[in-house]
Amino acid sequence: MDRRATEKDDETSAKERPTLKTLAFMTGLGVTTVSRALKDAPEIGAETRRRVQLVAKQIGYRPNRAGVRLRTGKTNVISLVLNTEHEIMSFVSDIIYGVTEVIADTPYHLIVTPYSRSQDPLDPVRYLVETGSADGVIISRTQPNDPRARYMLERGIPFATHGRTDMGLVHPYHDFDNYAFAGEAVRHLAGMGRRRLALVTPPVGLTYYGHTVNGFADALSEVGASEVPFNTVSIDHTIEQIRMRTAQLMRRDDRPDGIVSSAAAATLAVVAGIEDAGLKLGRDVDVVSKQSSELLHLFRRELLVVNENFRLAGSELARAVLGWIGGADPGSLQSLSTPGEVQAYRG
Amino acid sequence: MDRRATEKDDETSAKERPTLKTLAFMTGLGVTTVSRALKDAPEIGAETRRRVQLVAKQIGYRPNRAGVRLRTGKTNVISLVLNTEHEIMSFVSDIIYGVTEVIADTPYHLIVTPYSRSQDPLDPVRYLVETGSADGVIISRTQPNDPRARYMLERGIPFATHGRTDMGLVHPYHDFDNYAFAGEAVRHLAGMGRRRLALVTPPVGLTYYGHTVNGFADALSEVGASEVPFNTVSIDHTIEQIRMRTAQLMRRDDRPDGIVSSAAAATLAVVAGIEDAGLKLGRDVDVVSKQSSELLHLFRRELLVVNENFRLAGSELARAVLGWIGGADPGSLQSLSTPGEVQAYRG
DNA sequence: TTGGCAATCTGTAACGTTTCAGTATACTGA
DNA sequence: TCAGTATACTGAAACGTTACAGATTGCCAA
Repeated sequence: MDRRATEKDDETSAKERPTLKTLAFMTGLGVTTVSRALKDAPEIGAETRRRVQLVAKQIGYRPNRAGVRLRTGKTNVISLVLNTEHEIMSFVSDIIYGVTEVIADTPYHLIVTPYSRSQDPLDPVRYLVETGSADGVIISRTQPNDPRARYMLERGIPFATHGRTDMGLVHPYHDFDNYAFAGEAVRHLAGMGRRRLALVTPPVGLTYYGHTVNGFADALSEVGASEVPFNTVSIDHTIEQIRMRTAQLMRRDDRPDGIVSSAAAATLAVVAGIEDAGLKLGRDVDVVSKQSSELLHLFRRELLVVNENFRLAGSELARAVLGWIGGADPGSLQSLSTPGEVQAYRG
Repeated sequence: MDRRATEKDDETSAKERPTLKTLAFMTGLGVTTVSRALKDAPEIGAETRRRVQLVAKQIGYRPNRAGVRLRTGKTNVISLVLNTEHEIMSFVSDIIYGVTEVIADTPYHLIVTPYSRSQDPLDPVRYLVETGSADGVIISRTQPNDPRARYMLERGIPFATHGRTDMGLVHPYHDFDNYAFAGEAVRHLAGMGRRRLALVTPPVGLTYYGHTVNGFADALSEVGASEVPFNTVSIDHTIEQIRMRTAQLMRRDDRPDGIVSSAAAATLAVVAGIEDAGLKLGRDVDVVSKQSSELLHLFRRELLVVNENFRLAGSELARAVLGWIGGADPGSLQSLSTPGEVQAYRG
């Protein structure tokens, strides 16, 4: 039993959210005109346009997302697809903050779409595309031959990858130059006289695993140092596993005198393992590690660090997706972040 | 120039996403009947209902969110409102994972709504409510007299707070028992013979600041220990500030021999400060700290820790909001997480 | 036979937006 | 004068869903 009038509704009810109809009534124009005036369509008179926009601003008109979405299919949503088990901790918050920073003054919302180890990583992406839940997607844990990227490219939905692919397909990405990182790390250790180096790799299968391994290997031969294989762990392993295996490694006769680590959390475990083996950081072995927040130097001042800025990554990824949505050339929306120098502790 | 037929559209186009109309055509029923059959309305014959649901499942029908939202106002969205500057790192990812875990098998999406230091914390909440962008909201950094909670209560939108309020108003929350934590920490330190204790507090103004301070004070008088005031920092301060001020504190004659810290990141800085002052953890001073991931024992094995599970918090908060949305009594959707025992390093 | 009623099913309208296909008016050029 | 056209505006329809107000059928009691 709705007792409200049907036509004059917008006039009387000050409490309801204003719609185009409200604006039309207030300005004495048609709904269509108001709609077009708000988006600066050329066939609307300049004065009318100003008038409508003024009134709209005054009464705080905001387009109804559901209406727009139903009519046009535009969701004004960016989805960040995350693995809820593997993603490194601070990684996630920083990326999210980076993304929100960029979309803050756009009509876009950020939705977080999770998937777990048990699932096919393609599942969440398929869901998003099939249900048309987002205008753009950001994925991480990118693989050289990434089915998700291929799928989205086929379906024509804008996306950006954190990390590069290697399929001969062009799409926006942001990546940290892990080849350069590993190289710098090796050169730095070599410069300190370290000669037998081990690498704690990224997860096997991800693109930057290859970049890191190659950067490591190339620099090794460049400086004439040798590699101590340490293939039993990657940064995806648990703290306990990394710690234990590092301890094993460090108890061997042919133990490394330098270690390069691809993630801060792993580095904590590596150092624990080193100390479990009765060795001392900075004396028996040096460690260069990536980190995304300035914590490692508090942990052990002997650690050597290279910073990776995930907040920046988030911003770049958001910019890339928005750019693609906006019609820019996907090939122009690729960026690579160069690592800074290896930093020792400064008093 | 759309050349497709108007009526038989659903019959021919196998590529389009199925709608109620598609189902209606396939089953030979009316759109209304299909709609009701899918939601188990009682006035639909049992067999029809089964038939419709079968076909719907077969062709992978999924209701169009925009259609539902436009018609009913239901968004199927939960919004997590985050401060992009203050929130502790791993905190955020864990909460998000906890939330997504719970909403995974519901139609809900999670959107992240950020706000920054410069803004009124009420802004994002007001935006969500005014635009009807979410069915439920989760907020953190809860204050005793929290305008956001008051606002949402007035507007009748379901929400849950991470942390309690103290306004005499009833609403769902999840909280960690910081009163108990601080008390346990003090008792543990006292049990080790520590007598002069300092507290690194939560941010002043948040509800759990009070809980922590009270737990600390009550336990102090219970065990007959004394407090060394350390009001110049809270866990919201920067690593550098905390480190410097801890060093200052520890150089004084009346320095504490025990410290209770409310967050892991702050603890790193505290320990650095202690060592800057030339003192040794475990000998000159003991530190009990909360942590949300098992890192502190890698950092210094002398540290004493109490775990706070943010993933659990996320799950509980999500459950609470969904419960309220589902019509449950808000008063029944409150939970308090009891801290475990203070843990020393175990081999 | 008829009226009443329960059980099932259905068409229409509406949510707020944009697109399509106009209409009305005034101005232009010949 | 008149057609032609540019300018400024408008109503109706459609996106997919649900609520409302029926419609149809069969059955039972009187």
